Amino acid sequence: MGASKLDIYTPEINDMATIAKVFAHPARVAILQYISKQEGCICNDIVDEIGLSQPTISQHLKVINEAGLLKGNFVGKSICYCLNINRFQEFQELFNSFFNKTKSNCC
Amino acid sequence: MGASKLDIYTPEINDMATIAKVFAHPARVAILQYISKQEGCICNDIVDEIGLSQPTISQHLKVINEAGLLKGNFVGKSICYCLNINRFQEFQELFNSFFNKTKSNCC
DNA sequence: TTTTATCATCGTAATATTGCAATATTACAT
DNA sequence: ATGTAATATTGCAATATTACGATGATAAAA
Repeated sequence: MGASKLDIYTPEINDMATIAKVFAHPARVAILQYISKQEGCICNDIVDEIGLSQPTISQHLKVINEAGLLKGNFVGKSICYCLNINRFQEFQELFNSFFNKTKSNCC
Repeated sequence: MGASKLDIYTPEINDMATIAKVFAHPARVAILQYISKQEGCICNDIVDEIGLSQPTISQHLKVINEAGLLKGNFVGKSICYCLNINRFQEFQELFNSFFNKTKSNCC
């Protein structure tokens, strides 16, 4: 096949995988890191910074946005992309919860 | 294309993405969770538990193993797969470091 | 109004991932 | 040695992802 069998897992497991996917591409990690460094941010800045084409960056931003990690303020013709800190924090807590639950004594 | 341009990112960013990829598939999340629940664990148990074929599970285990997250003790003809807690802890710390660095004031 | 700048979407090619059947390998028991 | 159980590898089909050029949409500027 090629498609993941999502229906055989618990929602928690699927959520974890979905969240991890956001960070599973270096461009998205780089974008998140870059946005966080700026006061505000414009998509074209990201294009210059990362070195991928504008459509590709836009596509990655869409993935990040669909995960709820962005807040976009429209400023004229540009868009000021910002990190949604609350959601980001939520992700961190989910990760830590998973890590802490999974760590256990074994062998 | 279809291939990620790995050479344009810092090693830290690529590492982060590589680690996240391990958790970016629900089967692997489920496998990790299951292994951590057992005292030890045998591949065939995982096959029964998760509901994917033996080759598919074996393939996912390989990905997890290549990330350094497994310790395998051969027990007779079976393999006792165990979580490499140290490495797992290391992953957690890397994630937290990334999250903490990225959280910043914006907009 | 026309131009220009910025960002999104569409279409498409290249590559990666997922999943399984078939087969190979490994280790033990007989 | 032979058989058997457990796991790994291979090969392949289906699907997903990545990347970019071309094209749209929108809003400020000229």
